[in-house]
Amino acid sequence: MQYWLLKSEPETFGIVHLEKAKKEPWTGVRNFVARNYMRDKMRVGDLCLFCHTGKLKGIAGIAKVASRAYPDPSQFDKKSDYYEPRASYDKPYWWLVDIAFVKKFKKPVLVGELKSDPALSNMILFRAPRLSIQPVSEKDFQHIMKLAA
DNA sequence: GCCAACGTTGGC
DNA sequence: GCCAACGTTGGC
Repeated sequence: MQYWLLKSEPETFGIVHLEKAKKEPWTGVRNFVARNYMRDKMRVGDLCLFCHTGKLKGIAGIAKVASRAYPDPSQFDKKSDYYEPRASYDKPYWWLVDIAFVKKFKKPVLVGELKSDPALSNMILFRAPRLSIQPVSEKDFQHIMKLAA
């Protein structure tokens, strides 16, 4: 079992959207590192910190991986912003997993809080703030769960 | 709001 | 295959 952090713009698709949808294909990821994590490393049941971006950047809740990786359908859609001319059905270029809602924190744990916490100094988020999918250690995950409680 | 850093694309 | 150019993100 592995832990992850997923970033998402709350205006576009925040924790409340996921709560309503219950399950959502994590479409539109166009970064190779993030793609490889989904395609090669994510397993059903892995837990994810759901991180809102923007001004109130913070962990808004918990989600879980709900499928193994499959080709992101938007890469085949010519009308989509995510269309990928290099992709074919035989050789997909971009992959995704389904993400399911687990819980919404009463109050988000702001990234500023995480940054000032010495226990979390090793988080990848601080070294790679732009990476939209990244692994989180079990220790850091549990620590953040406590901060949210 | 500016700008540095990063990831990706495309020209050679 | 390298690297310059570009677009985007996020820190300050």
